[in-house]
Amino acid sequence: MTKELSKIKGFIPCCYDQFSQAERKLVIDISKALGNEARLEIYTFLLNIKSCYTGQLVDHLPLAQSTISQHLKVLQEAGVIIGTTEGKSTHLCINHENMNIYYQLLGQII
Amino acid sequence: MTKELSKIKGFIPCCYDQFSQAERKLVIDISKALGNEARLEIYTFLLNIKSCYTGQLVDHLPLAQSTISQHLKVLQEAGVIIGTTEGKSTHLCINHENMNIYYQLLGQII
DNA sequence: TATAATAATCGTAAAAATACGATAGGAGTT
DNA sequence: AACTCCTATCGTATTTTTACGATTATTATA
Repeated sequence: MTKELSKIKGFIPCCYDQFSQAERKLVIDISKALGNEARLEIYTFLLNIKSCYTGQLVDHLPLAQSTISQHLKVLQEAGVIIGTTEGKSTHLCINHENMNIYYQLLGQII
Repeated sequence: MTKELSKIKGFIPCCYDQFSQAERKLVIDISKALGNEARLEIYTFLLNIKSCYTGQLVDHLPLAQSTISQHLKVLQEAGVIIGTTEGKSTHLCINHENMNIYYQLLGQII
């Protein structure tokens, strides 16, 4: 879809009943972020080892460093993970607060 | 990603610890299906009115009939909804059984 | 200061997703 | 049988996603 539905005249999404615009965006963004093999792998890897540096993911995954960096950006922008610069490396961990919100919102529509 | 990670030599996904191949596919497919504005809208619409026919969605959404049909196919193939042919129309409802499995699997990684 | 290490970003190619109109097919109706 | 209704599918254009190598930027080290 080129334009967002919400911007199309006359469109009144029924899920306004349940979600605010922001909540809906959160659900869509995080779902999209997790709906990819490499990113789900990054997520579960991170979950298992609690936290890590980008380099560890580059070692773990059969993907180029630039590709992994791109996936990390998607995960961060969706609010799935948090990246913190520590010296010359980046420390990564799961954004548990956001993931809990996501899970709670999803619970409303299951 | 062109090839699936699991098919790449030397790749050992850490989430094998938690999920079977099938479970992982379910999580990815349903996440991907819900990670789209139009499809989330279809899903929540369906949730609110319990069930409907395709035509109601075509009336509700500002998208072409063919586009909606395509989205419905994605939702069905992901196991999010169930479509049943009834005469000349298609009856749609949520695949609650699958969605519960999805939510339960997701709960393991939140 | 030069060098090495780490990760982000740029440019780009290829694949997948998304959208549409047109058409096809099957079920009901006249 | 001809026609209408409803939905799926086809063909295709456009956009987005995904992947890579090369480069850049920043920090740490020699």
